[in-house]
Amino acid sequence: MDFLSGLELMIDSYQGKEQIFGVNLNPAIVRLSCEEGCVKVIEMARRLGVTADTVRFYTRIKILKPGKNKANGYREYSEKDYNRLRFVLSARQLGFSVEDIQEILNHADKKKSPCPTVRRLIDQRLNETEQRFAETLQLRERMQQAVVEWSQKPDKVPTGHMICHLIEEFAQ
Amino acid sequence: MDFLSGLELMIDSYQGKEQIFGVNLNPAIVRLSCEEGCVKVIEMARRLGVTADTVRFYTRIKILKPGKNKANGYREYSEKDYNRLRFVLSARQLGFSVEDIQEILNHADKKKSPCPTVRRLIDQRLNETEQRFAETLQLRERMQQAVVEWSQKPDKVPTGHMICHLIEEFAQ
DNA sequence: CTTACACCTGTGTCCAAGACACAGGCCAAG
DNA sequence: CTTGGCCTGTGTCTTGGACACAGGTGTAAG
Repeated sequence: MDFLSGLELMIDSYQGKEQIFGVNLNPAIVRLSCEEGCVKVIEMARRLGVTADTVRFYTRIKILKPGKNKANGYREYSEKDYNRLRFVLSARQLGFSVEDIQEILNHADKKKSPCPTVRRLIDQRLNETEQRFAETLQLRERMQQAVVEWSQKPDKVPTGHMICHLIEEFAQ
Repeated sequence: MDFLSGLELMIDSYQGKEQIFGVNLNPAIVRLSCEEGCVKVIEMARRLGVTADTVRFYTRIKILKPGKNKANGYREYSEKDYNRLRFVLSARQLGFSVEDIQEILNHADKKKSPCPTVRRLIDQRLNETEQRFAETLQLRERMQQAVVEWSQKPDKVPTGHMICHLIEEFAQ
């Protein structure tokens, strides 16, 4: 399981760290220091290659619901949080908005299939992406053309009715 | 001059309006009601095909500096404001940010050539646009591929370690 | 004259997805 | 004990306007 390999990785990095400082620590003891596979925000972030701020953000908007260490108030992320965050990141890669993801998770949390919602949402988002793509393509072409045209033109000082001739003569 | 043709247009529309209500108003009188070619926000917006909010926005951030009618506090946009706004809209079409445009206008207002700044800025913005273009292209391809793959797959109910198989099995 | 309505003002808030800041608490090493 | 790194919650910033709101103005109709 991915989370466990992440845990191993954490232990490895702890071991590596300890060896640097000349101490050998039993992995079982490391595991005990934070009972039953919990991790803190920075470790959670590292495991999935995002910043701690991203983990905090998803916690703030309640997509992640970590436990709380009564002693120090630190948040404890479980394997369930790990899976949720991994899911969130995959969904973001597919262009779903955070709100979409909340809707999808709401279905899943009620043990209902989120798939119809997912299919409906990706159609919408794909349309929007096609739109943005076309706009970005056009903008890019306009800009490229401007750079080319301007390379032939001199600089000019503004006049009463002309602020920058490059921009204003680039009529389209 | 474009502004004057806009003014004519305004007078025409006033005339049209008056005719609808069965009154004929002398254009000279209309012109006098708002001395020396000034216009109010909604008319300014209409002339350049944007919303009044857009004109108010550029006024708020001091790109436009209309005069003020002492009697009623209404803002009076001059031909200079019209030219500035037209310039701003052209520059926005070329991908310049509002901040870029402020920098460009600052140069022009000091009678210095804004062209070197314009050339420098468009290089930056074009790079960013190429970047965004590539990202949007990739996202679009991912999404299209997902839609195709998912059309062959059934809906499923979430399990303990799977929230939505469509998304989670779409590994990349 | 009043009423209705369209327009105007300045100011504040909202959008997305985090990034960054800040004040204050926790914890381990030297 | 101090230092430094990590943690907490909360607030603010980013873009380019869009929208809201409270209150003032202008004008045609009743």
